[in-house]
Amino acid sequence: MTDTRATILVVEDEPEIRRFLRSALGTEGYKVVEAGSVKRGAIDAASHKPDLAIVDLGLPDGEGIELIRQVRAWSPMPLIVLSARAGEAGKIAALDAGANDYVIKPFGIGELLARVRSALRGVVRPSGGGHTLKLGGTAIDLDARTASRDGTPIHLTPIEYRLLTCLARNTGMVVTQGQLLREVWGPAHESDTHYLRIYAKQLRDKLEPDPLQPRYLVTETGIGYRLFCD
Amino acid sequence: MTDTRATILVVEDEPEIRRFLRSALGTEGYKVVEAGSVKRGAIDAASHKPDLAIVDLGLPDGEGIELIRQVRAWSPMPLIVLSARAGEAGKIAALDAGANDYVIKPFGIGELLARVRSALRGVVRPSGGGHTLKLGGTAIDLDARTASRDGTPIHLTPIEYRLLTCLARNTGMVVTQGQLLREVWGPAHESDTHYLRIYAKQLRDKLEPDPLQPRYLVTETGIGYRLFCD
DNA sequence: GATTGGCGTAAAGACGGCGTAAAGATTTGC
DNA sequence: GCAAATCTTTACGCCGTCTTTACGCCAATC
Repeated sequence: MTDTRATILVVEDEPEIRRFLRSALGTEGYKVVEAGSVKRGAIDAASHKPDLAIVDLGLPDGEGIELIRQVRAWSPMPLIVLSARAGEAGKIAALDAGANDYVIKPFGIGELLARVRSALRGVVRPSGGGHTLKLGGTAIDLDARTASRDGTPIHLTPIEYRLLTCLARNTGMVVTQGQLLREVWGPAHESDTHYLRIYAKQLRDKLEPDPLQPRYLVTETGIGYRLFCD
Repeated sequence: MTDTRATILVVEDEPEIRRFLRSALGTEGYKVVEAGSVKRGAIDAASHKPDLAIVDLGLPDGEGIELIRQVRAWSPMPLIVLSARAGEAGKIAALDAGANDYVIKPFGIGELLARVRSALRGVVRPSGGGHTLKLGGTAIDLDARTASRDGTPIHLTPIEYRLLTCLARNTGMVVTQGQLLREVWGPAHESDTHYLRIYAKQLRDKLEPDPLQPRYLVTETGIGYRLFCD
């Protein structure tokens, strides 16, 4: 599990910091991929499948936190957030969205590298299997972000994916409403439980053989939801 | 899991911070184990096998970093370091010794809890073991929040489940009515003992082989109830 | 042997959570 | 800039769960 040639994705718009990171990470032996926006970051994360990503929160085309949610919907890769904001609320939001660490700018490069090493440690490189679910006639590939039913592809919206992966990570176990809301919509919507009901129905309509009698996406009244698979 | 009673080991010598952490982690639903020294910390980590440990660096009988090395030698559990020192060298040393995160005192409790959630996320809890009860033909998995009788699943309502776990935590021992009422319904209903009779019956109907002659959920007249298991 | 308190049992009512639908607001893609 | 897709908001009916209420039983007490 040596990380000699681990690939790291850097999502940062300020050229100066980008150069700084590229040089520092490069001399440490990492392969560096760079992106300057949320959109590019999402694409590069999917295409390069890096072993770790460093994400700035203040990006030109949106909040980095949105990128975190997107990536978390299909990958468990370590995510380190870089931010100029030291406020606690921002930290909590980023961490609950799926970030593994939160570093405040300005940061010491030594510390950042140590946090990278720490995050990379114990990461099992993509071994290939395991990330496909089978629910009766429907199959879901969490890596490729695709789903199909009896061969014909099904389209899932971003939120539907996030909710599904959040449930799929704990197959067979109850995931509480608070957990789901925090991870999918962020801590601010922790009490908007009606979102869950709406998207649970949408997922059931798309995935369940008989949406009126759910077999795979089961609700635990007063607690949360639970996903079964064959 | 997410969210079913993860155990957290707190290694900290200052009583004030300890109390603070115990209360904060407790209300979040975590089970808390405490230690005040490196030596006790190492022992408790080995014996309780917590899902995560929060370690202070300045301990009376040595550096917390030593404890980190010891634990890392045999366990991949998440380790969060607490420290009053903000120096970069210390951070790097702790992280490279095996820590997953480094939080500087004074810290916001919200941030710490978010970092705990983040570290706990994706941790596969050693299932099996002590978190399943066997009552004759019925099996109860406290982690997955499921119960089954001769293979067929049984549905438990939230209150039924809370009552059951409350009893299961003290298997073989009497739990007083006051305790049960306080933990399940809250302190306001401490004298509504008839609730207990109603839900005791419901549990018996669902779990006991012969509900008319309870073998596992036994009432201790005037005191409370007691749960046996095989 | 009557009485009292604690427990078991049953059933009806109240409440809240859940599913469902549809319209409005926002974002995305062309 | 427009159209489509997606997300959010709002509303309502149903059903499960919880609470309330009532009554029968047993054991202990007097």
